[in-house]
Amino acid sequence: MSKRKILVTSALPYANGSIHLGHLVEYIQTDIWVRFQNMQKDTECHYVCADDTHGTPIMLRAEKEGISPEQLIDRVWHEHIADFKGFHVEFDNYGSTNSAETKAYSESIYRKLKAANLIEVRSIEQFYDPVKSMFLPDRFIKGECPKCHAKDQYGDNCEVCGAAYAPTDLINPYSAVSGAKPELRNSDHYFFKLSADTCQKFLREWTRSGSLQPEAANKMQEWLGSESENKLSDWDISRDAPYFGFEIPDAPGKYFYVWLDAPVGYMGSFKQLCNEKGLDFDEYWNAGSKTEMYHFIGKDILYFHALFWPAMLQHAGFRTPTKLFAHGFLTVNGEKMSKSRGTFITADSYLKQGLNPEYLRYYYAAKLNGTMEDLDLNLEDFLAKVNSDLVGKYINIASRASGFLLKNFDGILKKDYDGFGSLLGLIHSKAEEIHSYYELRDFSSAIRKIMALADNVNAYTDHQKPWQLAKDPSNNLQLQSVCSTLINAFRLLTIYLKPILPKLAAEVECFLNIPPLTWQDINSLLPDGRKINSYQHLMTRVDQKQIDAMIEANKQTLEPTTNAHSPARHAEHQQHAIAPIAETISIDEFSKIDLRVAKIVNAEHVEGAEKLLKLTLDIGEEKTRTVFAGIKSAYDPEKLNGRMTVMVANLAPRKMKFGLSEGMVLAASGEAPGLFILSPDDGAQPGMRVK
RNA sequence: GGUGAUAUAGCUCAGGUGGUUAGAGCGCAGCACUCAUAACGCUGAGGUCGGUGGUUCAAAUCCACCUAUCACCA
Repeated sequence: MSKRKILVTSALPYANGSIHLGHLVEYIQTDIWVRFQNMQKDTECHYVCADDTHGTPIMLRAEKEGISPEQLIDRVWHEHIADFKGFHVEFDNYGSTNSAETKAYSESIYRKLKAANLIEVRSIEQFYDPVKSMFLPDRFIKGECPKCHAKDQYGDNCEVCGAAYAPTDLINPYSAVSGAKPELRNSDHYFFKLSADTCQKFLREWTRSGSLQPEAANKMQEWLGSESENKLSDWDISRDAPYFGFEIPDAPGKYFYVWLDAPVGYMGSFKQLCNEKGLDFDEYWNAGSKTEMYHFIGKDILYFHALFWPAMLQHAGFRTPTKLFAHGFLTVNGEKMSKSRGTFITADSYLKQGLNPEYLRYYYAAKLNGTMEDLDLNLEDFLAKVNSDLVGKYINIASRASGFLLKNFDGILKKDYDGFGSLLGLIHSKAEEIHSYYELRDFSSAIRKIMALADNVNAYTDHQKPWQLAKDPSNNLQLQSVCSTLINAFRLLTIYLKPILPKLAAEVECFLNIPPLTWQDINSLLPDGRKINSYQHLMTRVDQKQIDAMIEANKQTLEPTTNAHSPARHAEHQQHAIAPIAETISIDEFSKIDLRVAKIVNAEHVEGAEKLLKLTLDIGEEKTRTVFAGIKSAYDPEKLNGRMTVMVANLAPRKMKFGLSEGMVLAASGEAPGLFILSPDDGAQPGMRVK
């Protein structure tokens, strides 16, 4: 029998911020799966990860802190390692993309792609910050949305109307780094020719080979388009100096885009593990490898992992991933994580509160099902589930049984009369089913099953009434047998829960005086005469106060919210200062804008529009005005009826898909989600001028 | 704007190929127990299965449209 050999990765966290509970969904999910695999005989599963360290945001952040990028990523690396350790996420190797190994594989892949004629140099025109002397990534350019004219929108899409566009479409663009007006400059960029037939053909096949979850495969289909319409375009893999990253071979001043070397970090990190443990790198990475390789990722980075990455590997002569396991995002109390609400919870703050990391592992496991659905951390539910399931049902079993055993029998177990009889046989009989839930990453089904078994054990206890048996010494044999059955049941359940609760399982092993439990141990029971150690309560309940304190500690009302969702991956997505104040204007220029108090006489949904509400405004004219406002996300039309607000009355009418918009309603918005229309103080009348 | 996913009891979720009074856990109410960090057991109340229309003898389950939430559009 040959061993099943598996290489598993989690996505690389960006070395620009702290690990938070959103990140942990993925690391905990992966860690559980890896621990499960390693409990199997004949399975060898390696788990590697690394910090993703390159790109403009890291460079700028280090500069801001007055340190070198290397110093920054070294510090963050240590923080990340500590956070993961705190949650019992156990990598076999945790590296950095800024390593000799990653550099070597990046270069070698690049050279092979070049040799295969898949690299092309093209001149592109791009915004350049003349003050900082650097080209600006899209997210570092802001300006007015060309579509809805909202101010201070990013260079890739508008957060107000949702339009997507190129940074060059922005009106009055400015650099988010220096505030300077960017200029267009030409520069040579290196492209990976994803549009080449060979890539397209390969990806079309790979998509259908079962490497993706069905939802993800659908998404791929969308990206690829039909056979006739090749939707793939070439991928820009270079960035100009100054850039923190690896210089492209034979291309001075050109660097690999961070997303080129990020996944290569999986190889780099694994190579380090090979060096340390004497594993054969090629056995895992050569084309045609018999080993399995899985990438756990968030659905936000499916694009990179399902298109670029396999295409790169394939054409550089490496194996492609066996499967991608994409998961959804984390919400807290049903909403996006929010700094102002205190639900942007860092790993560190959770641990500092003294909350047991295994609570969170258990809760996530209870919710994870192997699909791309989002997962909600409902704090009330968290408290209830942990307290009733873990402490009330599972831990309670050991607690109920051990007292009698220790007091009456010196902790000595009596072998259960009928071995795998009704109760233990029932628990044992679910092994295969639970095994397959774990394998399919349907941890929630596994837990449902395990907790149903714990219910059976507690009901059994209630039936046997050991506390009554204990009253009459003539029942001693039965009492000892019942309690021994309970301890055995507890041991079996612990095997099932071990991938999720590794530390607790270790304590149980200590309590029961046994070597580390493996999956196979489900087929055996504790031998007659085994002595258990004195019982100390294995897990305490969560206190609401701890949760409240954690939320309080995470409330940051002043700091702008970064990307609200979990991963905030590399994509140069973060780090924008508050938008600089716009250019000075004269009073004359200002008075060109005719602002009027308007009464919303009617507000309604617009059929087919995702972001617009249709407002009917009274500004004292004979006829009311119709204005389409992109505020649907923030306002229920019914609540707007009769409300006073402020509109731009002399804005040129604009024809929209749903009709003519005769003006614009003013609304405030910032980095944080939310949109707020203005209201005049009481007494203002429709038509009054605002100046 | 396009595409995809989701919408089932107060909360978190199950509900292959449509078929008797729609399920679980938690929470809640009542009863009971007292071994267990008030945990455990029994009983019960709670749902027009997001909305509207359609297909069908029959729909939470299929179709269309709508609404809401989330994501992706490099």
